[in-house]
Amino acid sequence: MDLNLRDIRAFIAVAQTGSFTRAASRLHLSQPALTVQIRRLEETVGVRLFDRNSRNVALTPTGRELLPLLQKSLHDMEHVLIDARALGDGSSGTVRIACLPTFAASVLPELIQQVKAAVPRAGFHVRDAVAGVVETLVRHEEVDIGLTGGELSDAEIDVLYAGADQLVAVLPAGHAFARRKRVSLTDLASVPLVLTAQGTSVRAVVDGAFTSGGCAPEIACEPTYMMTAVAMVRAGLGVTILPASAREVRAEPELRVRPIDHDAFLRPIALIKKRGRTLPPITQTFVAMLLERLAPG
Amino acid sequence: MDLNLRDIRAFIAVAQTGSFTRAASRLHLSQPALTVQIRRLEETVGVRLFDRNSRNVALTPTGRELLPLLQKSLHDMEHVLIDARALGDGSSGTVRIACLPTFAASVLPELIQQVKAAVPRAGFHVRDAVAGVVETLVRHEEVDIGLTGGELSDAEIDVLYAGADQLVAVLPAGHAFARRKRVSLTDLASVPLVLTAQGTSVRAVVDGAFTSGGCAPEIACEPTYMMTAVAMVRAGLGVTILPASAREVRAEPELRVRPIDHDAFLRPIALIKKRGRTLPPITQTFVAMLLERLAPG
DNA sequence: CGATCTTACGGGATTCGTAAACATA
DNA sequence: TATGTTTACGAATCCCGTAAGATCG
Repeated sequence: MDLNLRDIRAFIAVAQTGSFTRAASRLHLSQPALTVQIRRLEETVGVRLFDRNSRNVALTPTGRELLPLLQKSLHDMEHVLIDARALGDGSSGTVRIACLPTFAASVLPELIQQVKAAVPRAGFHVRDAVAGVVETLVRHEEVDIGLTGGELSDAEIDVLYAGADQLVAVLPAGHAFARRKRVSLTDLASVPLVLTAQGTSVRAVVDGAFTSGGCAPEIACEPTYMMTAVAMVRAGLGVTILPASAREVRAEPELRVRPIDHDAFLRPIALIKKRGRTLPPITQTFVAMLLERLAPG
Repeated sequence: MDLNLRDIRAFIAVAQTGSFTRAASRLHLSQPALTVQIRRLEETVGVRLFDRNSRNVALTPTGRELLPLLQKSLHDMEHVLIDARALGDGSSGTVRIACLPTFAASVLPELIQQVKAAVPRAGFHVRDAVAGVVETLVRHEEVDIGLTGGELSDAEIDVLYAGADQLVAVLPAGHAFARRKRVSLTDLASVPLVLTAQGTSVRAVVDGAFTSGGCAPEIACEPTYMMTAVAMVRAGLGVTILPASAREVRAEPELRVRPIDHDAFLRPIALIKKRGRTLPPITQTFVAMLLERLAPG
């Protein structure tokens, strides 16, 4: 009673070749086996599909009517299978990722280009969000992986990679710190600072470092976006503290970047996924290439 | 390597119920068998479709992407099967028939109404043509059955029914013959006749009858269409000879119909199909109902 | 009589169900 | 521990190929 794709393929082959023998050889099948398949199909459908004698094979009117319908159905089905196989071997698919704006503007675009060059049919769905939101998106499975900051140990989250991003001081070319190789915590406590808003992972690290160091920063400005912070620094409003990878400070001739001489100025970063969830093959290769960048070798 | 509809149904059932056990009972299958089906499907596609542990079953991103595609393909395929079954049991389909204009305007419309009442989803493809063309259409399989006139014995044609149509004289109410019950061959030879054109089956019979009777008709007019012949008769141009079933003469108060007292004035009619061709089930029931009318009992 | 479809039958692969093992909340 | 999935295995079924039979041109 169950319709079988093989029987449909047999029907189409016989209809196209007009012969059981030729169709059988096309299907790499013995001719009697083909007879049985056609008969079975005719029985399940309850209608004679071919008028045949030992000399000629011809579609019945019903068969002629059914042929294009079955051809289309079979074609669609096979196309879905091809699509599915492409998803399965990672030659197509969509990488769904949430990441911090810093990465969304720095490593991620370059990596996407790299992946697209290797896998032309790869698609991307990128969300940029602050650390807490990234984690939520992963937990709710709105994305498959997240590149986020902050330490997290959650039973529902797998950490595929944990590392840290060096924080650096960003200052105008004419600033007093520009003549030094490095700056210290007390240096930073002595000048006005432009710090990103509460709730960002960078701000959490900076606040923690000052607290444990026993001193308080002088906050000149609390912008939400890094781009704003950079503009404020360029305008001489103060010094800001950003991840070394921040795209915003590159190719800015009026700015200087100096490492901070303090162990606490490391922003932890993590590549995460939901525990127990299989990543799509395309995403697995994406992760592999991302890890190659984050931790080469 | 062959995609199986059963596995697709299994995939959809598990995706919808979120449980192997519930899906198995819906599919009337043991639960282990379902596990095997899903694993087989995952192997043929080459991708994990469900993330599952002993407690939870959830679609992978790839599975979620594939689900609607496979649902649609399966639905289409099953719909085609339903259509095919409907064709197979005669509850739908198209009756392709060619017939003489006489029948196309008389028995056929009534029969079509009758069949449509019995089989609402029946469709019709009707060609009206003179006898020779009807036979050609059947031979070329442009129609499945033909209702035609004339005797034919052809190896390629099966005669499903053979009968004859009485020919009658049609004349104006004021004509001299109107006072008689019947007319004879010599009567017809004595008055101007309106005869349908050469090539029609009626004309062939009339010509044959006059020839064998040893007399010649006086032809006043040779219209192609019966409707024209009737109009000519109504105008007093002469008497015409038509099949008794001709629709054109019914409900014409100014005309009279008289039987012709001569055995040769019978037009043979035949219901034919191409030899070796199976008729669609809907057409078989149509034929049965037609025969019931042509030869009741 | 020759080419082609159909039927018959034995072997092999597929698939099912039962039972036991395994895993996780 | 209890629920639910996976593994193992024997039995039934399905399906193919070979060989013999039937049929039409």
